[in-house]
Amino acid sequence: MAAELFNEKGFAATSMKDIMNASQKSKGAIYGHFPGGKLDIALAAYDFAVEQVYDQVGERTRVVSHSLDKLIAVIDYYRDHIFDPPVRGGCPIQNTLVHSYAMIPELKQRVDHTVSDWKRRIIKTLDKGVESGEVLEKVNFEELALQFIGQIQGGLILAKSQNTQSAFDIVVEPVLTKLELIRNKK
Amino acid sequence: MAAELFNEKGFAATSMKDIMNASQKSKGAIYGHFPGGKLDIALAAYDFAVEQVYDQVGERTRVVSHSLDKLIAVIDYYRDHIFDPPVRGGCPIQNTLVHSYAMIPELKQRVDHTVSDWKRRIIKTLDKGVESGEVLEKVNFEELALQFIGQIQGGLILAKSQNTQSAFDIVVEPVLTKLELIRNKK
DNA sequence: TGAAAAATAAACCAATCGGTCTATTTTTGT
DNA sequence: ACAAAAATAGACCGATTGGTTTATTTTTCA
Repeated sequence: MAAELFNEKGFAATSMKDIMNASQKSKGAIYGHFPGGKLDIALAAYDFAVEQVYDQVGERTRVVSHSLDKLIAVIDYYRDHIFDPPVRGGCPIQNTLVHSYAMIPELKQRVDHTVSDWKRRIIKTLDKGVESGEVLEKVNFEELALQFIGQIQGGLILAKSQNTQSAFDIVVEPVLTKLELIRNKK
Repeated sequence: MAAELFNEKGFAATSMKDIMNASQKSKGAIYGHFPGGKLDIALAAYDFAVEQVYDQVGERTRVVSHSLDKLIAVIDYYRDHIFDPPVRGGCPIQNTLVHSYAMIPELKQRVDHTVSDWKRRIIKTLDKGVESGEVLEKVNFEELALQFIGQIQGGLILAKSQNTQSAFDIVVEPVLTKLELIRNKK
Protein backbone atom coordinates (compact mmCIF):
# COMPACT_ATOMS: atom_id res chain seq x y z
CA MET A 1 0.00 0.00 0.00
CA ALA A 2 1.14 3.49 -0.84
CA ALA A 3 0.32 4.65 2.67
CA GLU A 4 3.30 2.73 4.00
CA LEU A 5 5.64 4.39 1.54
CA PHE A 6 4.65 7.93 2.44
CA ASN A 7 4.51 7.14 6.15
CA GLU A 8 7.95 5.58 6.22
CA LYS A 9 9.87 7.59 3.65
CA GLY A 10 7.95 10.82 3.38
CA PHE A 11 6.56 12.71 0.43
CA ALA A 12 9.76 13.58 -1.39
CA ALA A 13 11.34 10.17 -1.05
CA THR A 14 8.29 8.37 -2.39
CA SER A 15 8.24 8.25 -6.19
CA MET A 16 5.43 7.47 -8.57
CA LYS A 17 7.35 4.36 -9.56
CA ASP A 18 7.37 3.27 -5.91
CA ILE A 19 3.64 3.73 -5.80
CA MET A 20 3.21 1.81 -9.07
CA ASN A 21 5.24 -1.08 -7.72
CA ALA A 22 3.47 -1.10 -4.37
CA SER A 23 0.00 -0.94 -5.87
CA GLN A 24 0.71 -3.05 -8.95
CA LYS A 25 -1.15 -0.50 -10.99
CA SER A 26 -0.09 1.45 -14.04
CA LYS A 27 0.49 5.14 -14.06
CA GLY A 28 -2.73 5.64 -15.98
CA ALA A 29 -4.78 3.77 -13.41
CA ILE A 30 -3.23 5.72 -10.57
CA TYR A 31 -3.85 9.09 -12.20
CA GLY A 32 -7.38 7.94 -12.95
CA HIS A 33 -8.03 7.53 -9.25
CA PHE A 34 -5.96 10.50 -8.14
CA PRO A 35 -6.14 13.28 -10.74
CA GLY A 36 -4.25 15.55 -8.37
CA GLY A 37 -1.20 13.34 -8.65
CA LYS A 38 1.28 12.64 -5.92
CA LEU A 39 -0.11 15.10 -3.39
CA ASP A 40 -3.59 13.64 -3.77
CA ILE A 41 -2.19 10.20 -3.11
CA ALA A 42 -0.22 11.39 -0.10
CA LEU A 43 -3.33 12.95 1.42
CA ALA A 44 -5.34 9.78 0.91
CA ALA A 45 -2.43 7.74 2.22
CA TYR A 46 -2.31 9.80 5.38
CA ASP A 47 -6.04 9.46 5.95
CA PHE A 48 -5.78 5.73 5.40
CA ALA A 49 -2.88 5.40 7.81
CA VAL A 50 -4.69 7.33 10.53
CA GLU A 51 -7.78 5.23 9.98
CA GLN A 52 -5.76 2.06 10.40
CA VAL A 53 -4.49 3.25 13.76
CA TYR A 54 -7.94 4.42 14.83
CA ASP A 55 -9.46 1.07 13.91
CA GLN A 56 -6.88 -0.97 15.74
CA VAL A 57 -6.90 1.25 18.79
CA GLY A 58 -10.69 1.05 18.73
CA GLU A 59 -10.49 -2.73 18.96
CA ARG A 60 -8.58 -2.34 22.19
CA THR A 61 -10.69 0.36 23.78
CA ARG A 62 -13.97 -1.28 22.82
CA VAL A 63 -13.36 -4.31 25.00
CA VAL A 64 -12.85 -2.35 28.22
CA SER A 65 -15.59 -0.40 29.91
CA HIS A 66 -13.92 1.93 32.36
CA SER A 67 -13.01 5.34 30.91
CA LEU A 68 -9.51 5.28 32.34
CA ASP A 69 -8.94 1.73 31.13
CA LYS A 70 -9.83 2.86 27.64
CA LEU A 71 -7.10 5.51 27.81
CA ILE A 72 -4.64 3.02 29.27
CA ALA A 73 -5.53 0.63 26.46
CA VAL A 74 -4.45 3.27 23.96
CA ILE A 75 -1.05 3.52 25.59
CA ASP A 76 -0.82 -0.26 25.74
CA TYR A 77 -1.60 -0.45 22.06
CA TYR A 78 1.14 2.00 21.16
CA ARG A 79 3.65 0.17 23.33
CA ASP A 80 2.78 -3.18 21.80
CA HIS A 81 3.21 -1.91 18.25
CA ILE A 82 6.30 0.27 18.39
CA PHE A 83 8.28 -2.23 16.37
CA ASP A 84 5.30 -3.80 14.67
CA PRO A 85 3.10 -0.85 13.74
CA PRO A 86 -0.19 -1.14 11.82
CA VAL A 87 1.32 1.01 9.10
CA ARG A 88 5.02 0.58 8.39
CA GLY A 89 7.04 3.51 9.70
CA GLY A 90 5.02 3.99 12.87
CA CYS A 91 2.76 6.78 14.06
CA PRO A 92 1.50 8.71 11.02
CA ILE A 93 1.01 11.82 13.12
CA GLN A 94 4.64 11.98 14.07
CA ASN A 95 5.98 10.96 10.69
CA THR A 96 3.74 13.17 8.62
CA LEU A 97 4.18 16.19 10.87
CA VAL A 98 7.95 16.04 10.60
CA HIS A 99 7.97 15.10 6.94
CA SER A 100 5.54 17.76 5.84
CA TYR A 101 6.16 20.58 8.31
CA ALA A 102 7.04 23.74 6.37
CA MET A 103 6.99 21.81 3.09
CA ILE A 104 3.53 20.45 2.38
CA PRO A 105 0.99 22.64 4.17
CA GLU A 106 -1.95 20.51 3.07
CA LEU A 107 -0.53 17.53 4.91
CA LYS A 108 0.57 19.55 7.92
CA GLN A 109 -2.94 20.86 8.25
CA ARG A 110 -4.36 17.34 8.32
CA VAL A 111 -1.95 16.32 11.03
CA ASP A 112 -2.98 19.30 13.10
CA HIS A 113 -6.59 18.28 12.73
CA THR A 114 -5.84 14.71 13.70
CA VAL A 115 -4.06 15.87 16.84
CA SER A 116 -6.89 18.23 17.78
CA ASP A 117 -9.36 15.44 17.20
CA TRP A 118 -7.37 13.03 19.32
CA LYS A 119 -7.19 15.55 22.15
CA ARG A 120 -10.93 16.10 21.89
CA ARG A 121 -11.58 12.37 22.15
CA ILE A 122 -9.41 12.01 25.22
CA ILE A 123 -11.22 14.85 27.00
CA LYS A 124 -14.55 13.37 25.97
CA THR A 125 -13.58 10.03 27.42
CA LEU A 126 -12.55 11.70 30.68
CA ASP A 127 -15.76 13.70 30.80
CA LYS A 128 -17.80 10.54 30.37
CA GLY A 129 -15.80 9.03 33.19
CA VAL A 130 -16.78 11.91 35.41
CA GLU A 131 -20.43 11.52 34.47
CA SER A 132 -20.38 7.84 35.32
CA GLY A 133 -18.55 8.47 38.56
CA GLU A 134 -15.48 6.54 37.48
CA VAL A 135 -13.23 9.56 37.29
CA LEU A 136 -12.45 12.24 39.84
CA GLU A 137 -12.12 15.83 38.68
CA LYS A 138 -8.79 16.39 40.33
CA VAL A 139 -6.87 17.65 37.32
CA ASN A 140 -7.29 19.77 34.23
CA PHE A 141 -8.39 17.42 31.47
CA GLU A 142 -7.13 19.68 28.69
CA GLU A 143 -3.65 19.50 30.16
CA LEU A 144 -3.89 15.81 30.87
CA ALA A 145 -4.87 15.15 27.26
CA LEU A 146 -1.87 17.06 25.97
CA GLN A 147 0.44 15.21 28.35
CA PHE A 148 -1.13 11.95 27.24
CA ILE A 149 -0.40 12.60 23.57
CA GLY A 150 2.92 14.25 24.26
CA GLN A 151 4.29 11.44 26.37
CA ILE A 152 3.19 8.85 23.82
CA GLN A 153 4.92 10.79 21.05
CA GLY A 154 8.02 11.40 23.09
CA GLY A 155 8.05 7.77 24.14
CA LEU A 156 7.87 6.65 20.53
CA ILE A 157 10.82 8.83 19.57
CA LEU A 158 12.97 7.52 22.38
CA ALA A 159 11.96 3.92 21.79
CA LYS A 160 12.79 4.16 18.11
CA SER A 161 16.08 5.80 18.82
CA GLN A 162 17.18 3.52 21.66
CA ASN A 163 15.56 0.53 20.02
CA THR A 164 13.92 -0.53 23.26
CA GLN A 165 10.32 -0.80 24.31
CA SER A 166 11.26 0.04 27.88
CA ALA A 167 12.15 3.61 26.91
CA PHE A 168 8.54 4.06 25.89
CA ASP A 169 7.31 2.55 29.13
CA ILE A 170 9.43 4.91 31.16
CA VAL A 171 8.36 8.02 29.27
CA VAL A 172 4.64 7.28 29.57
CA GLU A 173 4.85 6.28 33.22
CA PRO A 174 4.00 9.76 34.54
CA VAL A 175 0.76 9.97 32.61
CA LEU A 176 -0.23 6.46 33.64
CA THR A 177 0.36 7.44 37.26
CA LYS A 178 -1.71 10.56 36.76
CA LEU A 179 -4.55 8.50 35.33
CA GLU A 180 -4.54 6.23 38.37
CA LEU A 181 -4.61 9.30 40.56
CA ILE A 182 -8.01 10.31 39.24
CA ARG A 183 -9.50 6.83 39.35
CA ASN A 184 -12.47 6.83 41.70
CA LYS A 185 -11.99 3.96 44.16
CA LYS A 186 -15.29 4.53 45.88
CA MET B 1 23.76 26.72 5.29
CA ALA B 2 23.03 23.25 4.03
CA ALA B 3 22.31 22.06 7.56
CA GLU B 4 19.05 23.98 7.53
CA LEU B 5 17.96 22.34 4.30
CA PHE B 6 18.46 18.80 5.52
CA ASN B 7 17.04 19.57 8.94
CA GLU B 8 13.90 21.14 7.57
CA LYS B 9 13.23 19.15 4.42
CA GLY B 10 15.06 15.91 4.97
CA PHE B 11 17.57 14.03 2.88
CA ALA B 12 15.43 13.17 -0.12
CA ALA B 13 13.85 16.60 -0.47
CA THR B 14 17.19 18.40 -0.41
CA SER B 15 18.82 18.52 -3.82
CA MET B 16 22.40 19.30 -4.81
CA LYS B 17 21.04 22.40 -6.50
CA ASP B 18 19.51 23.49 -3.19
CA ILE B 19 22.87 23.03 -1.53
CA MET B 20 24.62 24.94 -4.30
CA ASN B 21 22.21 27.83 -3.92
CA ALA B 22 22.41 27.85 -0.15
CA SER B 23 26.20 27.71 -0.05
CA GLN B 24 26.84 29.84 -3.13
CA LYS B 25 29.39 27.26 -4.22
CA SER B 26 29.70 25.35 -7.44
CA LYS B 27 29.17 21.64 -7.72
CA GLY B 28 32.89 21.14 -8.12
CA ALA B 29 33.69 22.99 -4.91
CA ILE B 30 31.09 21.03 -2.99
CA TYR B 31 32.29 17.66 -4.22
CA GLY B 32 35.84 18.78 -3.43
CA HIS B 33 34.88 19.19 0.21
CA PHE B 34 32.53 16.23 0.36
CA PRO B 35 33.78 13.46 -1.95
CA GLY B 36 31.08 11.18 -0.59
CA GLY B 37 28.42 13.38 -2.12
CA LYS B 38 25.02 14.11 -0.68
CA LEU B 39 25.22 11.63 2.19
CA ASP B 40 28.54 13.08 3.32
CA ILE B 41 27.01 16.53 3.35
CA ALA B 42 23.96 15.33 5.23
CA LEU B 43 26.13 13.75 7.92
CA ALA B 44 28.17 16.93 8.31
CA ALA B 45 25.00 18.97 8.29
CA TYR B 46 23.54 16.89 11.10
CA ASP B 47 26.68 17.22 13.19
CA PHE B 48 26.68 20.94 12.62
CA ALA B 49 23.04 21.28 13.58
CA VAL B 50 23.52 19.32 16.78
CA GLU B 51 26.56 21.41 17.62
CA GLN B 52 24.55 24.58 17.16
CA VAL B 53 21.99 23.39 19.67
CA TYR B 54 24.66 22.21 22.08
CA ASP B 55 26.42 25.54 21.92
CA GLN B 56 23.31 27.59 22.49
CA VAL B 57 22.04 25.33 25.26
CA GLY B 58 25.50 25.53 26.81
CA GLU B 59 25.21 29.30 26.95
CA ARG B 60 22.11 28.89 29.07
CA THR B 61 23.35 26.18 31.39
CA ARG B 62 26.75 27.81 31.92
CA VAL B 63 25.27 30.82 33.65
CA VAL B 64 23.44 28.84 36.32
CA SER B 65 25.21 26.88 39.00
CA HIS B 66 22.64 24.55 40.51
CA SER B 67 22.44 21.17 38.79
CA LEU B 68 18.68 21.23 38.63
CA ASP B 69 18.67 24.77 37.32
CA LYS B 70 20.93 23.66 34.50
CA LEU B 71 18.40 21.03 33.50
CA ILE B 72 15.55 23.50 33.80
CA ALA B 73 17.54 25.91 31.64
CA VAL B 74 17.62 23.30 28.90
CA ILE B 75 13.85 23.04 28.94
CA ASP B 76 13.58 26.81 29.00
CA TYR B 77 15.85 27.02 25.98
CA TYR B 78 13.74 24.57 24.00
CA ARG B 79 10.57 26.41 24.93
CA ASP B 80 12.00 29.76 23.93
CA HIS B 81 13.09 28.50 20.53
CA ILE B 82 10.24 26.34 19.34
CA PHE B 83 9.28 28.85 16.68
CA ASP B 84 12.71 30.44 16.41
CA PRO B 85 15.10 27.49 16.47
CA PRO B 86 18.89 27.78 16.12
CA VAL B 87 18.67 25.66 13.00
CA ARG B 88 15.63 26.09 10.80
CA GLY B 89 13.24 23.17 11.12
CA GLY B 90 13.72 22.64 14.82
CA CYS B 91 15.27 19.86 16.87
CA PRO B 92 17.70 17.95 14.63
CA ILE B 93 17.27 14.82 16.72
CA GLN B 94 13.57 14.68 16.05
CA ASN B 95 13.79 15.71 12.42
CA THR B 96 16.69 13.51 11.48
CA LEU B 97 15.34 10.49 13.31
CA VAL B 98 12.03 10.63 11.49
CA HIS B 99 13.55 11.58 8.16
CA SER B 100 16.22 8.92 8.18
CA TYR B 101 14.62 6.11 10.15
CA ALA B 102 14.66 2.96 8.00
CA MET B 103 16.05 4.91 5.06
CA ILE B 104 19.50 6.26 5.88
CA PRO B 105 21.05 4.05 8.56
CA GLU B 106 24.20 6.17 8.83
CA LEU B 107 22.13 9.15 9.91
CA LYS B 108 19.85 7.13 12.14
CA GLN B 109 22.91 5.81 13.92
CA ARG B 110 24.17 9.30 14.59
CA VAL B 111 20.85 10.33 16.06
CA ASP B 112 20.90 7.32 18.35
CA HIS B 113 24.33 8.34 19.53
CA THR B 114 23.23 11.92 20.12
CA VAL B 115 20.30 10.74 22.21
CA SER B 116 22.46 8.38 24.25
CA ASP B 117 24.94 11.15 24.79
CA TRP B 118 22.25 13.55 25.88
CA LYS B 119 20.89 11.02 28.33
CA ARG B 120 24.39 10.47 29.70
CA ARG B 121 24.88 14.19 30.21
CA ILE B 122 21.59 14.52 32.10
CA ILE B 123 22.49 11.68 34.43
CA LYS B 124 25.95 13.14 34.93
CA THR B 125 24.44 16.48 35.86
CA LEU B 126 22.13 14.81 38.37
CA ASP B 127 24.98 12.78 39.83
CA LYS B 128 27.02 15.93 40.30
CA GLY B 129 24.02 17.44 42.03
CA VAL B 130 23.95 14.55 44.45
CA GLU B 131 27.65 14.93 45.14
CA SER B 132 27.26 18.60 45.91
CA GLY B 133 24.23 17.94 48.06
CA GLU B 134 21.91 19.92 45.79
CA VAL B 135 19.94 16.90 44.65
CA LEU B 136 18.17 14.21 46.63
CA GLU B 137 18.37 10.63 45.42
CA LYS B 138 14.65 10.06 45.51
CA VAL B 139 14.17 8.82 41.95
CA ASN B 140 15.86 6.72 39.32
CA PHE B 141 18.03 9.08 37.30
CA GLU B 142 18.07 6.85 34.24
CA GLU B 143 14.29 7.02 34.10
CA LEU B 144 14.21 10.70 34.87
CA ALA B 145 16.62 11.39 32.02
CA LEU B 146 14.45 9.48 29.56
CA GLN B 147 11.36 11.33 30.76
CA PHE B 148 13.23 14.59 30.44
CA ILE B 149 14.12 13.96 26.80
CA GLY B 150 10.81 12.31 26.00
CA GLN B 151 8.69 15.14 27.36
CA ILE B 152 10.75 17.71 25.52
CA GLN B 153 10.38 15.81 22.26
CA GLY B 154 6.69 15.19 22.81
CA GLY B 155 6.22 18.81 23.77
CA LEU B 156 7.91 19.95 20.59
CA ILE B 157 5.65 17.79 18.46
CA LEU B 158 2.51 19.08 20.11
CA ALA B 159 3.66 22.68 20.01
CA LYS B 160 4.47 22.47 16.32
CA SER B 161 1.17 20.83 15.58
CA GLN B 162 -1.01 23.09 17.69
CA ASN B 163 1.14 26.09 16.90
CA THR B 164 1.26 27.13 20.52
CA GLN B 165 4.08 27.38 23.00
CA SER B 166 1.73 26.52 25.83
CA ALA B 167 1.33 22.97 24.55
CA PHE B 168 5.04 22.51 25.15
CA ASP B 169 4.80 24.00 28.63
CA ILE B 170 2.01 21.64 29.57
CA VAL B 171 3.76 18.53 28.27
CA VAL B 172 7.01 19.25 30.13
CA GLU B 173 5.28 20.24 33.35
CA PRO B 174 5.49 16.75 34.89
CA VAL B 175 9.25 16.54 34.50
CA LEU B 176 9.71 20.03 35.88
CA THR B 177 7.65 19.03 38.90
CA LYS B 178 9.74 15.92 39.31
CA LEU B 179 12.91 17.99 39.23
CA GLU B 180 11.62 20.24 42.00
CA LEU B 181 10.76 17.15 43.99
CA ILE B 182 14.38 16.14 44.22
CA ARG B 183 15.70 19.61 44.99
CA ASN B 184 17.37 19.62 48.37
CA LYS B 185 15.90 22.46 50.41
CA LYS B 186 18.16 21.92 53.35
C1' DT C 1 58.42 34.96 -9.39
C1' DG C 2 57.13 30.79 -11.09
C1' DA C 3 56.03 26.01 -10.95
C1' DA C 4 53.26 22.61 -8.35
C1' DA C 5 49.14 21.87 -5.92
C1' DA C 6 44.65 22.83 -4.41
C1' DA C 7 40.20 24.69 -5.16
C1' DT C 8 36.63 25.96 -8.07
C1' DA C 9 33.31 26.51 -12.02
C1' DA C 10 30.52 24.57 -15.20
C1' DA C 11 29.70 21.47 -19.11
C1' DC C 12 28.17 17.07 -19.36
C1' DC C 13 26.22 12.40 -18.26
C1' DA C 14 22.78 8.64 -17.78
C1' DA C 15 18.95 7.90 -14.90
C1' DT C 16 14.89 9.24 -12.86
C1' DC C 17 11.45 12.61 -11.71
C1' DG C 18 6.14 13.84 -11.91
C1' DG C 19 2.91 14.29 -15.24
C1' DT C 20 0.30 13.89 -19.88
C1' DC C 21 -1.70 11.56 -23.56
C1' DT C 22 -3.20 7.99 -26.54
C1' DA C 23 -4.32 3.41 -27.47
C1' DT C 24 -6.38 -0.52 -25.62
C1' DT C 25 -8.97 -3.30 -22.49
C1' DT C 26 -12.60 -3.94 -19.25
C1' DT C 27 -16.89 -2.92 -17.41
C1' DT C 28 -21.48 -1.25 -17.60
C1' DG C 29 -26.24 -0.88 -19.00
C1' DT C 30 -29.76 -2.09 -22.19
C1' DA D 1 -24.85 -9.00 -28.00
C1' DC D 2 -23.40 -4.59 -28.50
C1' DA D 3 -22.47 0.16 -28.02
C1' DA D 4 -21.15 3.66 -24.64
C1' DA D 5 -18.41 4.56 -20.79
C1' DA D 6 -14.92 3.75 -17.52
C1' DA D 7 -10.58 2.00 -16.30
C1' DT D 8 -6.09 0.77 -17.46
C1' DA D 9 -1.39 0.20 -19.59
C1' DG D 10 2.50 2.27 -21.10
C1' DA D 11 4.85 5.28 -24.49
C1' DC D 12 6.26 9.75 -24.19
C1' DC D 13 7.47 14.54 -22.43
C1' DG D 14 10.55 18.21 -20.60
C1' DA D 15 12.72 19.00 -16.31
C1' DT D 16 15.59 17.61 -12.72
C1' DT D 17 18.23 14.20 -10.21
C1' DG D 18 23.12 12.95 -8.13
C1' DG D 19 27.45 12.49 -9.87
C1' DT D 20 31.77 12.85 -13.04
C1' DT D 21 35.04 15.16 -15.67
C1' DT D 22 37.61 18.70 -17.65
C1' DA D 23 39.15 23.26 -17.92
C1' DT D 24 40.29 27.18 -15.37
C1' DT D 25 41.45 29.93 -11.47
C1' DT D 26 43.44 30.53 -7.05
C1' DT D 27 46.58 29.42 -3.54
C1' DT D 28 50.80 27.63 -1.73
C1' DC D 29 55.54 27.53 -1.10
C1' DA D 30 60.33 27.54 -2.40
